[in-house]
Amino acid sequence: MAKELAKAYDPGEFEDRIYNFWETNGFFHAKIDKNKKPYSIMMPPPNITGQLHMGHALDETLQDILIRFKRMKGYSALWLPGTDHASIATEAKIVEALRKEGTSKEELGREKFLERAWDWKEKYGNTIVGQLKRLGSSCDWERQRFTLDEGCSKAVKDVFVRLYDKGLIYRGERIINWCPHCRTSISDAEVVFEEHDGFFWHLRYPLADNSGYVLLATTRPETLLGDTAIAVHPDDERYKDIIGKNVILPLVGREIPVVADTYVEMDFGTGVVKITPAHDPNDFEVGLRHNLPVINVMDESGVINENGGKYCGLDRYEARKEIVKALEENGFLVKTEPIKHNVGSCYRCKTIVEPRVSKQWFVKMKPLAEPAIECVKSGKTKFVPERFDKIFYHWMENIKDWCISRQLWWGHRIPAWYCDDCGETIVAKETPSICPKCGSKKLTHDPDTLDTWFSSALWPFSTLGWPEKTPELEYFYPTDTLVTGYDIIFFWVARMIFSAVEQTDSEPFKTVFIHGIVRDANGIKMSKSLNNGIDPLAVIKEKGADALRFFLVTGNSPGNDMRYIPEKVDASRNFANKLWNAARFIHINIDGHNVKNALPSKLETEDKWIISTLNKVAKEVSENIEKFELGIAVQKLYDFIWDCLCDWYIELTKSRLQNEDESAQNVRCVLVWVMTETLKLLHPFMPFITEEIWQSLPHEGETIMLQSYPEYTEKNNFPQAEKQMNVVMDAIKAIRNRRSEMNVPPSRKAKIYIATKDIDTFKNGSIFFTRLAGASEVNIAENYEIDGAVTAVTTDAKIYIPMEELVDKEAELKRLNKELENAEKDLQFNLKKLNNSGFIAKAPEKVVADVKANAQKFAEKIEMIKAAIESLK
RNA sequence: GGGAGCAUAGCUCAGCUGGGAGAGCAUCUGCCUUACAAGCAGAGGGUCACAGGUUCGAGCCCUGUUGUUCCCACCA
Repeated sequence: MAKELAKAYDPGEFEDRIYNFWETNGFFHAKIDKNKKPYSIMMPPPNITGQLHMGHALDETLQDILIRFKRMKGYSALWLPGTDHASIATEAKIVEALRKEGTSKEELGREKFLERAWDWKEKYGNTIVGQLKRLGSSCDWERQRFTLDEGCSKAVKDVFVRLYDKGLIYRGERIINWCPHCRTSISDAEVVFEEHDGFFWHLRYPLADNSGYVLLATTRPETLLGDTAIAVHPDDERYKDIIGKNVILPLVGREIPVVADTYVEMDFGTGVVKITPAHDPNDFEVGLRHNLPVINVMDESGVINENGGKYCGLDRYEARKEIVKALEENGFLVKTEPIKHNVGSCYRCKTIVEPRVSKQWFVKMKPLAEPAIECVKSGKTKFVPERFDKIFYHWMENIKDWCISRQLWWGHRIPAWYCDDCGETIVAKETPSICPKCGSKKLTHDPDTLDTWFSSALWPFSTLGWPEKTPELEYFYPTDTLVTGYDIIFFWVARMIFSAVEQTDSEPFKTVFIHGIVRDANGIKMSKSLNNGIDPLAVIKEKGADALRFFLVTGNSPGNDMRYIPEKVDASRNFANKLWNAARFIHINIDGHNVKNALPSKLETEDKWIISTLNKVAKEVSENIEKFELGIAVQKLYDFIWDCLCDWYIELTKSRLQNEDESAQNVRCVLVWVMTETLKLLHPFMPFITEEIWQSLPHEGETIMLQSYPEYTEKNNFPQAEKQMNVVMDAIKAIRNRRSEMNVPPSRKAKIYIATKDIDTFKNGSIFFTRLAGASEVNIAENYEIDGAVTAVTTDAKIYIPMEELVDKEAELKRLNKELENAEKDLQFNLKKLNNSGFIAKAPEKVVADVKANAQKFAEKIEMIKAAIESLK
């Protein structure tokens, strides 16, 4: 039944094989099972344009750990995967490909373009899926979804129509962020602001009545082509008498009014602002208040249009140069001042965004924001770590309407039609055939598509069949945990929350588990342009997926960034290797011995110790995972496996394994059992190696991933054995320490004499001193009087190692006195507390008892050291 | 302008509800002790940024300061 375990740890040899084994057996599939509790995670859908990067690797690893854990805990655990059509990103790639072929999307036409896009999606859209598998992601591929598939599209239309009918979606001529490169509108969230070097051009606008001129400054002189007013503060004494007058727009010659508006800050610059309603969001508002005309002076590529007069046809920055030149030549330019200012650019292509008035579709946000805020305030949805709820609230409370229409073809087409005859707008799930108002059959479908995030906002429920009341929706929704980076809270998390609350009257998920980003070794964000990215697949190939996964959770805490440090991945790989070799040790000792994977009835102290320790670890690891403290959980497993199991327990078993008796057979069983339980505990973190080893050991069942996760049980709790082993291990450490200090090679064995009150404990463990502390003979009694011996003192024993030739009496005395000093300090520290009446009165009982016990221990230790000093003299 | 994070060993970071500070790597010493040299045994190394406060007790809680990173806003 058990498979053989290879000699050397070579993850490349088995990781793919194991993944195929899991997948072909359907172990990832989550069934609707009324006898089980559901647990669900919706995978943040990676873009179909995407390649797996370290950020994904982290995100997927965290999800896989949670889902594997819950699955083993007995939940019907659904991890639903999928991909996002990523409208802008994908369209840009295809447009670029067409450009290289010497054609364009306009030339191709909409229909052909979409065919092309779907072909592209079929060809490349699943690249990332294959990459996710390399990581070990245990998602339910049978339920894989795509934001543009039939079901999601249906949900999108449904939501659009619902919101429109409720008056929460409207179409209007508004100022929006326009990307001249992508040639589409983008939402506020898609604009990133960065500080740029720029100029402040101080200009003079002559008053129309020839009574002088007004000074103002601008960073964007080309927009003056669209100026329709200048504004001053109503209380500004300096400009009281020009309010209502007209000024002549330089170069253009148009007469525009001076308006008064409190938006203007008197203290800033000259206190006068030029107003360009078509190309500045604030100016747009001012324009509305004063009924100013809106003159759009740029086309969709950022080129000055016919409203720009002789500048028509110039790119906005060429126009800027020309206009500055002309202003200077005509005496309008007073001075040019270099400044740093923030400029917004498109988050996809980095092109500087042009605010522009155009007709777009919007979601009215205020009515949606309030219930979403309540959803988090009431605790229905919790952020981990908690501090992210503040960020969420702040964004939600200050949110503006969401521009959702995009002048793109790849995406969900807006379900709106316009009557060519009467202009009526028809919003419907199905294509209408006639205008309900005038009966005309000439209807034009809105050419625009929806923001990608409009469909991903519905992901938690659209993937389960909503708006149909499917059994899946009934069973798995609301989902349990959303795992994502803090960089995507606004784009996605917030929108999922308000969409779910509005559409399903429920929170989309109970917990949002937030992680940070993976930076390079120098703490710099990984990016294509810096070429400092680390390819997770290359790491997997070289060091194994388990090592990468383990690295990604080790020393990481929720919400915090981390760095990719190659040496740390090596450390994780070494850990896997350590585990592998421990398994090999077990094999060497059990193969051919017909060992059962069950604890024997007779357990030695060291057996009880490892079982009891493991029992505690199981309890704590579960608790840590439940609290999303994965870094802590993994650290405990690491320490248990390396220190307790490998460095101590396996060493402790070696003497017993030399014999062919019942004790040897018993210890074989304990080894197998402990290893198996350990593998289960580690499985969510390192799925491949744990499966490979588990398969090689005596086991029942098909796969480790469907075994139940170890739980704390009182019958495996052996506090007495733990205490006894700790006493013995302390003594062994003390002896090793003394030998090392005196440069005694391990080959040089020596008799030891242990003076202790706890004779039984030491008798029980005496064999370990032979193997682990270089003892040739172990003597135990309450007291010894030995001259010329090296001594090691613990809180429980005084150990003599007669090695007269090595003893430098002087040095030994010095060392003992030093140790005495330390022990006295320790005693004082504890006594000080005990003498503090506040401490006795207010500290918890257990703490007081511990301090008392410590004081006692140190007092005894002092006595033993003193005796050692005496005997040396 | 508003908000948040971080500051702990040489480096990178943990430290869960407050009970005398930990890991990995690096450094030093000794070991091929037949699972593992990707290893074993040992050692050195920290006024937990600074200043106050709360508490019997503070790396942890509160206030302030400094440094640093990020997010939001976008005064033309």
